[in-house]
Amino acid sequence: MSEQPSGPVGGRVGGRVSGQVGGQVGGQVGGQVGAVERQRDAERTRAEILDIATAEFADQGYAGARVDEIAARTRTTKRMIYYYFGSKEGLYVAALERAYQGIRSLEQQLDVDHLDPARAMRAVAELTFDHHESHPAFIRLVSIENIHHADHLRTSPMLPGLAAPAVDVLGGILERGRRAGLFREDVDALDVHMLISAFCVFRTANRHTFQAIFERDLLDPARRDHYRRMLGDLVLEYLTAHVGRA
Amino acid sequence: MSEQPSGPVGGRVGGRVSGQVGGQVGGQVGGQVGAVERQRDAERTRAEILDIATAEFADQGYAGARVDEIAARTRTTKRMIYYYFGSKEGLYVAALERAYQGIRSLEQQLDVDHLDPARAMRAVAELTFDHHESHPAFIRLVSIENIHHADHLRTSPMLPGLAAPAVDVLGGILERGRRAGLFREDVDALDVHMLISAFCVFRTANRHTFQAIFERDLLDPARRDHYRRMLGDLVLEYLTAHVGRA
DNA sequence: GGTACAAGTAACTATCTCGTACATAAATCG
DNA sequence: CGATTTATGTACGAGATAGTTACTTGTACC
Repeated sequence: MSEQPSGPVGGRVGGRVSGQVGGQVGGQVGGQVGAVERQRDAERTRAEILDIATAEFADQGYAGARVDEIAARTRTTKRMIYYYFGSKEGLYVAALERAYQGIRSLEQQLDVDHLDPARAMRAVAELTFDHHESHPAFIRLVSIENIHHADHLRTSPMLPGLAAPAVDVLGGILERGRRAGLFREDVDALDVHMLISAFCVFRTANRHTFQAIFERDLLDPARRDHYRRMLGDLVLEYLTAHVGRA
Repeated sequence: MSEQPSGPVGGRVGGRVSGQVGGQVGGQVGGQVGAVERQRDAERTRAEILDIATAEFADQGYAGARVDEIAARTRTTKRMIYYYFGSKEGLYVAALERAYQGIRSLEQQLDVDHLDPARAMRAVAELTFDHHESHPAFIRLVSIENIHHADHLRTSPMLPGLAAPAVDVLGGILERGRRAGLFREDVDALDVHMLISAFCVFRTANRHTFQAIFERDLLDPARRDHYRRMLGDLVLEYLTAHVGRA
């Protein structure tokens, strides 16, 4: 039933958006002096909902997050969440996909062909490190998605595009390094990606229990450079060890 | 009121087992050996609840887990959960603490003093690896606890005892290795522990998203030895690299 | 300026979920 | 053996919570 306002649930807001609204709020003559400043800015409303939802899901888990709470924190209402995203699950998936988009675009823009294999490898490791450092909510969302067996990610249309960037870049570097006789042969690109991710993810995902037990904050800025270098050393020492022998 | 149990005949037969009346048990001589396996066994009931709860929390998250569902999966009832654990939170904390007890006792029983530093280090890494491999629910519970900022762990009376075992063992090995001129100086025991944990935790905690994206199961038994060796190599190559130079 | 429609509001509901009052049966003890 | 303690079961309710609906308000386009 339900006429269902045929809202933009499915995907992006249809081209509509009345792009010419131009400037932000202010400009609008509108005549209404009112502080109402209500405007038709679908994109912005959508983005704001996603921001809050990301934070809320990351902080409370999927089941723990409350739609009412998310709505309350935005400048819009619950009705709009359902208008744009259809359901709590739809909202969660949208937040998750946006998070993955971030790292994907990051990897794609990486160009390390001009660096020698060792430097290139370190560059990839450090770029990953920096991204994780600056996007903690992404890591936390991934943790949550794992708790739910990646069921949502599996049905995402963006899934097929996620693997290539990371693997391609690392695979290329590995290949060059091996040809130069620098890198060991018994690991592939996915193994290296796993290693780098594991190190970076742990700092964020297990920060709290680690700090509670050992009284050391893995994200303390004062220790940041230490860990950054540690990761680079780690990967390189491992890859360049015993080459030709084993 | 209503149906007035009127004897054990009332509801289900299966789990009942109340004394001798329950069909199947009847044969046995009154209250004698065997037969009546589960009458009043507090310890066993408690343990069973904890087992189910651990699995359920690990699988659904704290908020996602349902007390009714946990109760339904045990052979007892929800009333017993509240009888023994007081609340959903109490149950969760009990499960979490029991999980930590496992790894703690493991670390304590480790004796590597008779091994040279390199072998000792590898032994620790592999022991951790094996424990993580065989206790996935523990890792998942820790992930969940991190989502909730380790708030429960922080209030646990067992918290103060969790740090020492891991740090002491690793610290001792590191010290010996340095004296022997084998290990680098710019990392401490906690860093090494972090590295080992990160590697082991990732395989379990991020198994599902990793598999969804890259189509590789990190826990595939066929790859188990590869990762086990990789971890050992990783730690040792890193620790023994550039000693004396850098 | 008028109208179609998007944006926003708020109250509502069906359902779920934690927790508990009440009841009982087995062990323990005097 | 009867009384007390310990353990177990049953039924239900108070409060949340996801999702809906009827309705209002503002905007954009003609």
